[in-house]
Amino acid sequence: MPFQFDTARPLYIQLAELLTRRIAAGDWPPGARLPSVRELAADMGVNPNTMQRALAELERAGLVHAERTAGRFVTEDAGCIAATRTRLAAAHVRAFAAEMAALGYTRAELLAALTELPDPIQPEEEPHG
Amino acid sequence: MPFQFDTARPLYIQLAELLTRRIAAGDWPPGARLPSVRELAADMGVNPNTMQRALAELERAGLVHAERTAGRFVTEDAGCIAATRTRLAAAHVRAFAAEMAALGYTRAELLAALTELPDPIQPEEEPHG
Amino acid sequence: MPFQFDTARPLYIQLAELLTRRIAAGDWPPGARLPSVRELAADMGVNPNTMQRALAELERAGLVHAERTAGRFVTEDAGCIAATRTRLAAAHVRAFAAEMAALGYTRAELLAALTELPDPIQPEEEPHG
Amino acid sequence: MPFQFDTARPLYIQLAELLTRRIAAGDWPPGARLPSVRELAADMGVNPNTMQRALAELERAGLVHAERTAGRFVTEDAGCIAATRTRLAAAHVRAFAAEMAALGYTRAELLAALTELPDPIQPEEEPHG
DNA sequence: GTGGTCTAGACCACT
DNA sequence: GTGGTCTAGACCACG
Repeated sequence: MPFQFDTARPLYIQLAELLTRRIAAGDWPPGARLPSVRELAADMGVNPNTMQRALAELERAGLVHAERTAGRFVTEDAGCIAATRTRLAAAHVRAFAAEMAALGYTRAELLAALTELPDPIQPEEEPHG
Repeated sequence: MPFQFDTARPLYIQLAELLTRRIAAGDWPPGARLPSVRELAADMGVNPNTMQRALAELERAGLVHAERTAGRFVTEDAGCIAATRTRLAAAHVRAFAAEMAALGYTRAELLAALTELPDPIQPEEEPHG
Repeated sequence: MPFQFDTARPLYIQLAELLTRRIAAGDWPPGARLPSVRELAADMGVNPNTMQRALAELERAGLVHAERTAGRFVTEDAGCIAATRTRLAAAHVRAFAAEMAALGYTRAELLAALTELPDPIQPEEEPHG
Repeated sequence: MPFQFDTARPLYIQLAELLTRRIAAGDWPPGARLPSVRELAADMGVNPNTMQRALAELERAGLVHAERTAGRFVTEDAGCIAATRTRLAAAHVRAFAAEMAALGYTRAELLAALTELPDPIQPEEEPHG
């Protein structure tokens, strides 16, 4: 197949990714209690079941663990979190480098562009054409 | 809304983006004749109507123009192509910088990671998160 | 119904089974005085009423008898205890044989597996499936 | 805690175990197509979603794989199936040996009891007292 | 209140 | 028709 379509990924996967990113970023430090399933679901405007499924993914990955009645907690294993952060960063780096290379940018230009960047960064929607 | 879901974008938009990227990358140089709609559609495994719509987007953006019977041609305006390339690159740079900043990477670490990267880049499956 | 779910059985039944097993195993020899209902209930972390009901089951089965003020005693009828032990063992044997047969094990393989087993047996978490 | 209650395990786990057992037993040979989710769900009298979840467990274990529109298939990896069968059998053997040891049976008696067993085995409900 | 399970019913993409 | 996802709403055990 010469071209792969962007099919929308499952919502629970996107939620799992978002939560993973936030834990990797330190939004919730190791050992911290996460908001309840219902709370997170309400915050994101999704069904609690969907959020539960997303959190089950994090649990499978060892990033969080559930205490029956007390809630869910970020793992105390800082190494696991650090590894996740590194993994995510590496993926971004590779993807970015690949995209820029496809546009014919050399590594030097790429570094220059990043150096010129203002430090407080706000997102911009991706133009398509 | 505190979180925006990835919704699958229309196919013709995805195709337009792909073609734009290829023109910006120089796959088809300024003034070059593009393959026919049918040919492109067949290559991508897509309905010719969809490909037609994608190409209409490129025309709207001024990147290609149709000559009645001779086919479609990439614009001769190298500045327009260069601007497109710069615009795409800038968007990638900003997005990348924002993602890395969210993970707590400083600009220095970011530059270091890119410097360490091997030059021929091969894709890697996106890890979860 | 082609498949019967494991439904959690009443607690007093589970306790009765446990006590029966212990008497059959000789933990309390024939004629021995059982700990008081309160004591047993405390040991198992169970409401004394529930334990009372469990013991009533043992009385019904003739394995223990209550002496008005002196407490409950294991039956002196060694034959009854032996029969219980035999009955439990037979049930285990049949169930085990059936499970192994369902997995396609011949009696010879089954005997081989048991022969290879180390004699002091420590429990192992039940693997999935 | 000196005594662990039988809490009914989740239905989807029980279903996963049953299906695993059937695959290990060769009811569905390697590469065979499983009945559809809806069919299996109807057969067992459960909700299709519950059955789906059970099958997802088998998928995680590598015992089956889903072909988008064609159905689910047992893995072709006979080694994986054999390993599962061995694992299940070992668990049964250990549990059986432990139960019999608790009743004071020696290995010799245990082997004798199994040797005496009739070959076509039908199950018998476990008596409790 | 917490996490967890189950059901019912809908919708989607793919062939 | 297939697998897969999502929602809505219920129920449970545990404190």
